[in-house]
Amino acid sequence: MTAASGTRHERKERTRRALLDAALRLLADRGFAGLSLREVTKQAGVVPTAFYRHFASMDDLGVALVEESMRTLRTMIRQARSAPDTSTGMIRTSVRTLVEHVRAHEDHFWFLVRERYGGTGAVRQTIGVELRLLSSELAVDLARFDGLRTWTTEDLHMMADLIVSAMLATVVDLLEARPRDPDTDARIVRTAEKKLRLILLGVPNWRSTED
Amino acid sequence: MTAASGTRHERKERTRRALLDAALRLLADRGFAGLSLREVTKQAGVVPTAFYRHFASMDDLGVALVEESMRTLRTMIRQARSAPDTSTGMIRTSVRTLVEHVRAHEDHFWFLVRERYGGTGAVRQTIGVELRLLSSELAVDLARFDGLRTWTTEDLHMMADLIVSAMLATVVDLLEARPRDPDTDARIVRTAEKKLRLILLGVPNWRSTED
DNA sequence: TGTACATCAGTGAACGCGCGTTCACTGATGTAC
DNA sequence: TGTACATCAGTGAACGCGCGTTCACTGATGTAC
Repeated sequence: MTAASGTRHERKERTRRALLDAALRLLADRGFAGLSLREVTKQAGVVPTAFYRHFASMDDLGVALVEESMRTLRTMIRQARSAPDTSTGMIRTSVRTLVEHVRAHEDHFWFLVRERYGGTGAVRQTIGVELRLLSSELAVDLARFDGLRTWTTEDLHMMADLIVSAMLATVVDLLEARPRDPDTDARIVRTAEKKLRLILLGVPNWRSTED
Repeated sequence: MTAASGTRHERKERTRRALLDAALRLLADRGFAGLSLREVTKQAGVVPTAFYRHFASMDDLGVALVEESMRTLRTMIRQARSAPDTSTGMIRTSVRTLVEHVRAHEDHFWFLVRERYGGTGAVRQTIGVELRLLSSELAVDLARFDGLRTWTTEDLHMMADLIVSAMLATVVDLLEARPRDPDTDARIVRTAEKKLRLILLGVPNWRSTED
């Protein structure tokens, strides 16, 4: 180890961070399953065996990445929830918040999108649970809106799921956007807003069990 | 090779099939990236080197699986397109067709869902292109409906995307359904129908550029 | 403040293992006469 | 129909490689006195 500043504890933390960042960098073109411990340590600039000072296994590192990415996601949600109460205002600021956060943490969102279905074991399961939680919270939020106060919880959950699906598709659009320029982003934003608007426009005409 | 019936050509075809089926079986609990050539041949009951008589590489087998799964998907779409013209009738038969096909080919749908984002290279790209094509076809279909005849192509594409997202979420619900019983399926069907209904209910209130 | 000892993050050699791929082969099936 | 030769799907040994994990180690940092 060459000269480096800080206490032993601080240095250890910095290596841990380097391992997580190395993994995220490598995850840009691979799924988590395609990552090897040796590759991650090489990218982080430490010897393979040093890995075990920080994580018990690659799965353990995977869980740490899920938690970190989820923190990013939750920060975004919290900010989006403090949006204005009018439906157009809510749509605008929510979508804007989404784009902002995705662009600021593309690595985290790539990881979540990839491992939501592609992953195996603890990683995939944790993401699934967290997304369902997110959808439930959204359902509670929706219940406060005019025209939705009388809806059944089942219907509110259905609508929340639909919104989450649409926003997830928007996240993917943002991550896959080519070319990377403001025009492309603007087009994606406009489409995302339209999707939300179309969903909300259905609300006044809704009857729970017409068949 | 033990005794087996058929011409040399037929036997070769049967081994090829065995390799594809072996891969699909193994893909039930792993992503395609987690599959090894040796595992697939072992599962198929042939020696590793025999693989090369059928595929140039694992990627080549992956492309074959995409094509096969896409054939299943397209068969489903074609059947769903021949649905009645009333919106409730269309919703009912489309969702029913979806459930039927997903249940009949869970392996194909798992593969598509997993590799859509989780995959790398040719496999992921092919699926992306095909899904975009599917969405475009749906947009053309939508243009024939009352109340959508006057919509811009951009808006029709937006709506088609929204519907595809919602149906993809339904596919995932079906694949992850626990417990596996008719009640669970019925609940998923009901939710899927409601999502489509909510989207369609927004149509009469739609204005392309209100802001 | 100075010294003696404990801690522990990171090192480097070594291991056994499953991997993809090569190669020369075998023997049943197909084809030409 | 019978024979002689060609084809080729599947075999089995062998290779070099990157993998995860073990172990004894080093030497800077931390702690007790």
